[in-house]
Amino acid sequence: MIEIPDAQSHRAVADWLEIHLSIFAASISKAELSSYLEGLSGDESTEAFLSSVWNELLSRQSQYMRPPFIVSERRIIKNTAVTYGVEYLTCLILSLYGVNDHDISGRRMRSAKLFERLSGFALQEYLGGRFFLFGWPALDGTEPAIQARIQQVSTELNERFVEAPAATYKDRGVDIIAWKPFAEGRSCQCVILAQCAAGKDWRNKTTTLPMDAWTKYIHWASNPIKAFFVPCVIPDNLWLEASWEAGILFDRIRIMNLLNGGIPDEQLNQDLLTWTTEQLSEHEV
DNA sequence: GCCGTTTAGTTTCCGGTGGT
DNA sequence: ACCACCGGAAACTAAACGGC
Repeated sequence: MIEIPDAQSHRAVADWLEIHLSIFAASISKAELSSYLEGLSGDESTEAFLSSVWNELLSRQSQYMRPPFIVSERRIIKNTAVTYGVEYLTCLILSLYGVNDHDISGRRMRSAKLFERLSGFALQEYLGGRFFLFGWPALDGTEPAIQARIQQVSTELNERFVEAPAATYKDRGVDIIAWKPFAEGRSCQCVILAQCAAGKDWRNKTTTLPMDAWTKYIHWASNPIKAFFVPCVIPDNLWLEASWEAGILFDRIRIMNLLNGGIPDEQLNQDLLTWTTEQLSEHEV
């Protein structure tokens, strides 16, 4: 069993059920959920609340290309025909508990950085192109200075570097730069500047990518478009406004639908496995 | 009054900066 | 060359605000 941080929120309970079914149980009934929630809060949960949880999961089931669970009238059942990789659990834990960094065997595991790395592969899958992890702190083996990184990107993309922001800037809101190159390698191509928000405050970050500034650093032959990655499922009532602010949205539904075949990076899979194991033991009750 | 959104304040991390 | 300090970035929290 794993703890529920916010038993009043139907989305949090829906996230919890996704984790519960992917690790701890083959199925759970509405009555079992109800008595478990009652044990936490003392109050009996209303039928209205339980059915809002059910509706949320029904909606998610219809949007996952390969739904990891099946919702019926009184019971939710794990879909044993579907096994997702560790990236699924990573998104769920980030969505439910937020970001929580700590050291694992002497190595700092940054949750936001792990999410950024897995988002890179989802974006690559979407675009059918390549990606560059631009976010701060720079990956090991990457130049930390922002000017060097921007120059590196413009060289790889064959776009024209003009000037860099002041050296105090870290990533100017951009965590991933993805592009779809042409075979002959000239400039003028589809480029996406993406931002990742792994934490619960993602709503505050949809407007923080200064696209105008980015068109001054690099004179793109064709201007880039924006994208935004979150580990949660973005609710319908926020979808359009968030899109208008942040560009193409990638929430857990889309990330999982894109990473159908898993992540083609052994080191990242290993890091995610280490991180999720640690997180689960921390939240187990 | 309740609920969700917005804003400001705080914490932590980690390079760059500039003084010794 | 070293080191204290500065400031961007990510995240969380609490307080303020406004609609139902």
